[in-house]
Amino acid sequence: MTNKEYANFLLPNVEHDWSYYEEKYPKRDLKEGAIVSRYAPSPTGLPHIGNIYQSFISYSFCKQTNGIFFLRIEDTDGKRTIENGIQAILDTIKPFNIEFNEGPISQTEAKGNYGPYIQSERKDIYQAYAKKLIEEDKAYPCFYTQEEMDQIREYQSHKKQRIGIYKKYAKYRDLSKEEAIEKINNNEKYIIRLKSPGDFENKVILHDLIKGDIELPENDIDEVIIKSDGLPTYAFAHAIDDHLMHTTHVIRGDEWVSSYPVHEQLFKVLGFQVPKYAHIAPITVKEGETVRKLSKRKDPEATISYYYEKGIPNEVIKLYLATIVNFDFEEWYTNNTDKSINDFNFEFSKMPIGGTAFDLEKLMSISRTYFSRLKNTELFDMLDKYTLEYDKEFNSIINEDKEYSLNILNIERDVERPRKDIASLEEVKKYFWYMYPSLFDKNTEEYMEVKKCDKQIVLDYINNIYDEKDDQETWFNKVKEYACLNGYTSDKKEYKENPDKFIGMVSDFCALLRVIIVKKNQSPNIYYLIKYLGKNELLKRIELFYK
RNA sequence: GGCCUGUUGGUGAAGUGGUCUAACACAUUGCCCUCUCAAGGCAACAUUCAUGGGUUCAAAUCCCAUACAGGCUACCA
Repeated sequence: MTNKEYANFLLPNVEHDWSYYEEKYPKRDLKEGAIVSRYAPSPTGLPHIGNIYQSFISYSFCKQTNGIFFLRIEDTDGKRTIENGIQAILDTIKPFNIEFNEGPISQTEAKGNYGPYIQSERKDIYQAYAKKLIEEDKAYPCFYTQEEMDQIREYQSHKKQRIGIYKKYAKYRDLSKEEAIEKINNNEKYIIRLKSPGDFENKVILHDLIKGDIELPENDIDEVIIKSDGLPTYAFAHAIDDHLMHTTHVIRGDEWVSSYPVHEQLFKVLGFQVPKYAHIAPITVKEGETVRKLSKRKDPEATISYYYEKGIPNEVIKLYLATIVNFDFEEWYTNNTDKSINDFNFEFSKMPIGGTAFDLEKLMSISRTYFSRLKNTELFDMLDKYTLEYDKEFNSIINEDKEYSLNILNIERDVERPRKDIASLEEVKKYFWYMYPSLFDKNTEEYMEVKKCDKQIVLDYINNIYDEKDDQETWFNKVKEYACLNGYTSDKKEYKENPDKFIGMVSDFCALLRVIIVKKNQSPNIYYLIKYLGKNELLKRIELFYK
């Protein structure tokens, strides 16, 4: 029996020869320096911040070099795959404006000439290459049962040896074809293992784009390449897919660093060019003394829905992630307010080597800056969409008089240094509820402590002094003058010397007006509050306050 | 057990042998500005870079050891 016949016997019903695929997926016609990379998740659930981080990084590098960014679904572990997992990935990633040039576009459809992009649909391709290795005597069937494997592992760990199938443990490595055929005819189950040409004493160097050179022992373990279900293991699929899809840069989590020797060996054994590697350190969370990866289950702020519910835009999340990706992004962004994230040139060498702790406070600070830069119309549109989903009552209130709402949102916004108090759409109501009489009437909060004066003084101010046509300066001068005539002073020194002679400072009069209007001692400039609320509403609130 | 990686303030982090009594940002505190708050401006906050040795005229930066933390060590990705 020839090697070719043997390969056919071990992996029957494979339609094409490996060379067919080499022709089918020609080299990509791209400019020098263009990065071809991918986001390659397992469809095991909703992507979270860490997944967005990874895809954002890969996307950015491809985009800025006019390369190709594609999505590949790694579903060779059937047990973990969930229903509609692909759609969940697509639906989560897309709103971040992270776009794939190729890959699945729905649960069932895909675009691009290098597909299929779902590993479970590529079984034939992997087997074609596995047959190539068998023909070349670089792979072999292995007949260990699960129990035998467990015994070997137990023995090795007991003897403090490296765990795996190598040297004397590779019992089936040199089995003759005839013996193997006999076993198979006896119905013995088998998998395909690589006949590793490596030597553990030798070193291989991973030239990692982020972490620098890392020296690792060469792989000498006969790794499984085709599992008993006929599907490939991660390493084998990785080598074949990234070769056939012409990936130039493998950008992935750094938990893969130590399996690099296996991957490199596979590329070489298959006669493929080894791509460049960039291993990303994870986003972490500190839990007491220990550090762990950000987790969907343990950290609510890791899920994307957390931000949707609060009304924190995807753009803000991306801005925060960008500050992690390259430390100098933040400074660049504050100095280039007219530019967008995509204009920044990210570099691998500026990425963090160790893990980065997730900092929600920092993210919120970025969010405040983000909201402060929006135009009132933009904010309104976002708020409209947000409240339609999460606060229908507030949604109808802000839409009752859109012009009015726009005016309110514009208070101290359309200026050189806008206010920075809104960190999320959820907070808008908290900052502006008192500007809507219907919400004010319903509000049951207590008034905050404030120095009071006679009710009549306040009423007279509104009725006789206040003029809605005044600009801010005139308005304040009048307030000052009126207050001073009615028991207040603008002279700090004088007030300190004779505090009993006055009701308070002019600022106390303003504070009183503020509390009457908003119940709290914090709000934007009261000039605008009075102007938009109008005299009548104010008189109403004065009555309420002195009741 | 073996192999790999990391360890700079309350936090993220810059730093690759002298300009480091350590940039920048978030947080905190104080002052100024302001009707108040927010913003903004100014200032304070590590004499020290996990610990211990070594190399050097000189070390956060190079070397060694130790400790701690993380990753990998599957027919999981």
